[in-house]
Amino acid sequence: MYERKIPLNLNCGLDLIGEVLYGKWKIRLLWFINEGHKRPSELQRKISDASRRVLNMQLKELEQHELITKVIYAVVPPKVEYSLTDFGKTLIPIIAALGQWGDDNETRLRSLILKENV
Amino acid sequence: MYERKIPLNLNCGLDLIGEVLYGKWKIRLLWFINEGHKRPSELQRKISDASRRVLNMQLKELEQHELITKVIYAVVPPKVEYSLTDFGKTLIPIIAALGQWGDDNETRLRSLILKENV
DNA sequence: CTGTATCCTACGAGATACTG
DNA sequence: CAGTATCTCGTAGGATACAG
Repeated sequence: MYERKIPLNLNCGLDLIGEVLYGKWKIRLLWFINEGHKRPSELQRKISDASRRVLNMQLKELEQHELITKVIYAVVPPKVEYSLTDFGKTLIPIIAALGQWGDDNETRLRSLILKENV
Repeated sequence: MYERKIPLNLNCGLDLIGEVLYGKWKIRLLWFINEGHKRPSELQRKISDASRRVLNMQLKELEQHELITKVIYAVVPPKVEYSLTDFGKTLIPIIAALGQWGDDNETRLRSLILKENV
């Protein structure tokens, strides 16, 4: 993907998961795929701030990390679908917990974050 | 902190928590502080790859987000201690889950990650 | 509907050196 | 021991345009 010039150190589980989830949209991609939005165009619509290029890049990384699989249908027009692997599914509860925490503290977080961006 | 030129959008809980945890060392900082390593020099030793400057920046953000508090003791030599707020403590179970997942899949992750950095 | 190639910029983060 | 200032750079990710 990229040639790292900064060495990566993988001491603990936190480092490892950090490596796999690193990327602005990865968590959301996993989440939406889990919800059943499997096609690139759907994902793009859901995450409209990201460009197709970046989405594809991060999807490819998720694939390499064996969290999702990609199926290409030989039809016209082209059709592609992503799915979570069993391995990827084990991440869903954790992502759910993250989202839950954010939802639970929405008001507080919103004001804290906005306060800092004056 | 910085003047954002890229707009931030906070649609869901996932966005919100992402904003708060964004920063290369934040999760680890929270983790180590929770473990009882409260002083800057200790944290620096634990996270020896990060420079003091970056550590301080991220600690300050965590403070602004009310996840930690900072106590400065008026002694010589200077002494500073960070602690989790009650709010910050609510994140610990989630961070623990993240680390656990990483530990559980250590071998697999390690090979996946290394494979990609050839 | 897909994907990739090119170009470009914001910004997170490192290094160093200095003050209290 | 603690903190901040300055300078610098790598790179993730945005924009656009084209190709299967």
